[in-house]
Amino acid sequence: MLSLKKYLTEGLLQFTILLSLIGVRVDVDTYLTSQLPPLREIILGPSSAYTQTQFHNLRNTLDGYGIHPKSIDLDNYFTARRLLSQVRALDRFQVPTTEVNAWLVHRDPEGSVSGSQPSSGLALESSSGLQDVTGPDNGVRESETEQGFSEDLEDLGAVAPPVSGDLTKEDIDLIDILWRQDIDLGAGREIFDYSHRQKEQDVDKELQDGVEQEDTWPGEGEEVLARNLLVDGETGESFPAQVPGGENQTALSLELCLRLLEATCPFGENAEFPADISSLTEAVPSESEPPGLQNNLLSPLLTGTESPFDLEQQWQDLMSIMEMQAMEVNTSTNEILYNNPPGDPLSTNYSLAPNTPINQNVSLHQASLGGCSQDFSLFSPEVESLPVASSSTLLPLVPSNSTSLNSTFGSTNLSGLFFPPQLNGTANDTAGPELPDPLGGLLDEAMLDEISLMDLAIEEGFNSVQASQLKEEFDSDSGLSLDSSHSPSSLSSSEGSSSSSSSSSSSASSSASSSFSEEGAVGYSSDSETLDLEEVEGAVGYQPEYSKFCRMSYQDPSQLSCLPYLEHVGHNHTYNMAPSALDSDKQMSRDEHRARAMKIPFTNDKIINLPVEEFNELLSKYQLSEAQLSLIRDIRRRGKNKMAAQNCRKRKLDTILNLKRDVEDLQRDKARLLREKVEFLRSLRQMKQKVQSLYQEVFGRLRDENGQPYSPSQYALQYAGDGSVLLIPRTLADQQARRQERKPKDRRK
DNA sequence: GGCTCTTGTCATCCC
DNA sequence: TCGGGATGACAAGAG
Repeated sequence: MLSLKKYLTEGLLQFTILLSLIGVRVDVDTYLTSQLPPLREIILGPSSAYTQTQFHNLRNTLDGYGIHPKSIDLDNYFTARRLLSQVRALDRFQVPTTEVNAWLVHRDPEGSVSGSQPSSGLALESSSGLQDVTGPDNGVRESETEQGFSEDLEDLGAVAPPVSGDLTKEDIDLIDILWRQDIDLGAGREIFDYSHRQKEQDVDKELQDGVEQEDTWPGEGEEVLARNLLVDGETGESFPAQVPGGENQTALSLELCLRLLEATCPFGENAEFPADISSLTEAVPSESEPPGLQNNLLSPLLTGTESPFDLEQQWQDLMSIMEMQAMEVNTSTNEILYNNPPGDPLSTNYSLAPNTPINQNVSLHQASLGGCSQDFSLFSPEVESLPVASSSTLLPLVPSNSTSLNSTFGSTNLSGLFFPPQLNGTANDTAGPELPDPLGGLLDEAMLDEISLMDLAIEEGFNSVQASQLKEEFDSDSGLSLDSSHSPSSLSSSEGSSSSSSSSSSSASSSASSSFSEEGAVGYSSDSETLDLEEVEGAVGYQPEYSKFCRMSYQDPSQLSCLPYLEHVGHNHTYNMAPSALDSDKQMSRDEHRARAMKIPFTNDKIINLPVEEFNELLSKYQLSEAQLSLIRDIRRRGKNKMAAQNCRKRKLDTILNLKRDVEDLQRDKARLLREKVEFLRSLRQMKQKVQSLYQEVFGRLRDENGQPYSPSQYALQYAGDGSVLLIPRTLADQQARRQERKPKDRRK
């Protein structure tokens, strides 16, 4: 098996060399996506997949690559790596991951470079590793034994568990081959050799030792090796660049290709070598180049393949959300106002280049350039969990209504991040000086007007919340300052009676009141059952307890006679007397006492409520003295005046409530009109912007007979009534403009 | 005892 | 002119 693979490897190696020489790209990683882990992972060997995932350190472990090919948790690892790549995409521009890559794999043939730790799990101390790579004098220390190395691993918690016994023989063979190849490149077997390696690999190890003596670079000092670490941009593997002579460089490239082909058995027809790999030979720096430069050269190979796309994808998601919400006008105005060529949407909208329109906003500039670790991280969680979280988070940025614009945009810089200055209402009004306005003072009036409206709205306390509260209060009829529930009449009844009270009460001799007067009550209104009850109460002066009972049981004045005590009251015509206290003179009114004292032969109820004709007829039936007649007339007058006073008070109460309701209605109308005005002003401003941009575009395209553009100071475009546009001298345009201004003034006069 | 609210009453106006 | 409704003002009672 080993010999077969070796044979295939050599053949494939030669074939790969030929392909690379003729410039054919061989993207070996594409063949590994479905079944095998990425090539880098295969080559890099064991990783933190065996260990507890430490995402804060995965950043330093070759983009998270480095999982052992025999990891039984590859799915989890890939998931974690995908999420990690999304997170890392947020600050991709600041993290030179290739430095870490160079530090992880390479190892001195004698294993003397302690920093060159074999697994990605060793990158847990990557912070120092980063410095070691860039610093030529660092990272080299006394060699350690494997035992000590393993102890370090254990201390770091990054030691992979013993290789489980469920590994197949093919897996082991593959790993051994890879080990050998790493040894060929200068990475000793001890890089991957955990003390728990299976015993059955001892033979292979001996073989490998033999190869190691032949193929490893001669030890020329750890320092030199450290200076010449070269990172494979595709695999992330590092290997010494210090190869004497160009032949060694070629050999180095061949070794790399060998490892690539080892993992790339299926060779496609359209296979092509990645440019970064094929150019590795050229990318091998000379000894005079500092290591940092190497990293700079190679880092784009790693960062440019995946993470920028991810970041662009994040921006696409963000912008798509914004477009769905409110950005229809945004795109047009962006292109017009900033003369942005309609090109690649990525470069137009999502790029972080400072010249793009979105970066003309100060907030975005700060977020994208000045503070990847600060401002940008503010919404990184949203980006990570797109699109749901981002949409929910960004929703407040959308002006749901005009009143919320001010607070929303004024409180966060994110508004400036996603809204162009033209639409970013108040926030950009205050941030004007930093951004030159291409339209000049075109919108000053509208903007000032809007600001004044906003201030007015704030001063008068109109906002959506208050309006809704007012609406709730009004709709529920519970927002009355007066406790109508304790009033003898409910609000509804009082409202309903407000219009009819005058007619009913004014026509005291009407049929309604007269018919009911027989029962001893004259109503404030006869068309409401509650008021009917009220009439009874008012007429007979019931006590509150009695009124409550009547309110529950009594619904029709005609039923009053059905109640024995009410019947008694009706016939008794007592005034302000409760049925339960009929025996007591304490509950009788003064007029009742007077009537009794004067021996009036009929009840006060009849005295009060009988129509004047019947009342006169009644009086004529009895021979009454002048004192009695005077008392009867006073009782009738006071009784009627009493009910009139009650009606009057009810009407007064109704009037107050109606006025209160009217005020609320007017306040709502005013708030609504205010919002509409703000909307109209915003629409007008956008229209002006469009017109202005079109004007400039048309004017800028005009050329005179000499092909020269017209001077804006000398010429102007005039819109004719028929829709045509004329080029006229500026002086003439100014004159016409003045005439237009005079016309409204004359009309006002 | 003072305050508030309710209710009754008076005076007045008006229809 | 009278009856009666409307209403402001006042007073008494209750809480």
